[in-house]
Amino acid sequence: MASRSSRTYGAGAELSAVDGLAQLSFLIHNALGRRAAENGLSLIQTRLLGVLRDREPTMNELATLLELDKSSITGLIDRAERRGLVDRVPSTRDRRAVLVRLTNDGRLLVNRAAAHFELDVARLLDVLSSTDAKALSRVISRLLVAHAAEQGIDLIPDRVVPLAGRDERAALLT
Amino acid sequence: MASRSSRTYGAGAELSAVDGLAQLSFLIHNALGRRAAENGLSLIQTRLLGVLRDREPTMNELATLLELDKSSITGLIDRAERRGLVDRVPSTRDRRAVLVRLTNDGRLLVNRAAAHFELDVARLLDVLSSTDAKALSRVISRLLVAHAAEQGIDLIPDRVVPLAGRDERAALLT
DNA sequence: CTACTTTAGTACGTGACACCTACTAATATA
DNA sequence: TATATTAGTAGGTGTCACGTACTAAAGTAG
Repeated sequence: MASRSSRTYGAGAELSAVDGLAQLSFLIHNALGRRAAENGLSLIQTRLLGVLRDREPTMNELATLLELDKSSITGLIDRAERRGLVDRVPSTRDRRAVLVRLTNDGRLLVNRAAAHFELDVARLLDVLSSTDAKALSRVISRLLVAHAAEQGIDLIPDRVVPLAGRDERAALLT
Repeated sequence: MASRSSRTYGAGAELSAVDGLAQLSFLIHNALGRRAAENGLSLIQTRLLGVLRDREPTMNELATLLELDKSSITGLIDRAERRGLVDRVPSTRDRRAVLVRLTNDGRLLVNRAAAHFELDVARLLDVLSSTDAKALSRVISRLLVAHAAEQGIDLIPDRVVPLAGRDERAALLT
């Protein structure tokens, strides 16, 4: 993943920001995918369940949240529902709409996968000094917050009514 | 992507390392996927072509590099070869093996997608101060290098003979 | 209150992926 | 030389993502 022809990778080598971010992204993605697979989930399903940990969105809102076509959501929810991980609940406010809700089984599963994933991240950060780890968290936070603000509602869909008291940590996979 | 029910996102909010890394990873992944799609490529194909920018690996080495089953590589290369992006070249050292080589078309395409992606990263980093951006690059580099070293050859396959003089920057998508 | 338009969701067909299990051919090893 | 290992492919299955076409419900214009 980190090889380069015209450069060696001694302890002092430094990757460009582009390379570093791309490789880091694959690393995290693979870790997440591996944990998902260990729990019998695909990555997108894990992300779906993660999103549902603190929301009860309509199919359409899910499409927005996951950046997928609404027709993709139908199949995704079909499979998750067939496995008893989510429920389809008819909306009372709009009889066209369908709300998607995590079942207890689904919640257990996503919590387990998330806990495993947290171990991966902890192990990954373990190679860093405490100072570096803190700096990484801090700078990434700044980046994400600034980016979210720049995109407006894109990353923080506050029109989706949050459900209070569902889970302590919920943003993990959204 | 960055919403949370029980917490607000004021300018001072800080995400946990886990949340931050997961969200950052999705952000980068989506940017890469979007640029890939703009150039008529899937994300995995882009990654494949990126890997091939400075290597001429066997099918089997590709499976290791991309962390895919070797049977998945067959189809991946089939489709890329059908589109004229890569060539299958019989190996002279091992008559069982097949080397995969980027065609000129493939190189043009991946270079274009990579250039676009670099713009995304640059724009993303633009919200950071120069100090923060440098810190981010540095810490991510340390993390990846340490992780690669920990995994042994996993991330730095030096048994793959590098091809000199192919491209200046090549590690982007590996 | 009727027509028209928009919106939510599904059904269906297509293609890309990714895996597993054979299987063939070539290589390595006993 | 006989056996085991390795490289790659073929074929089957399931997931996922998209586009198009369709139904039902809501919203809007007159």
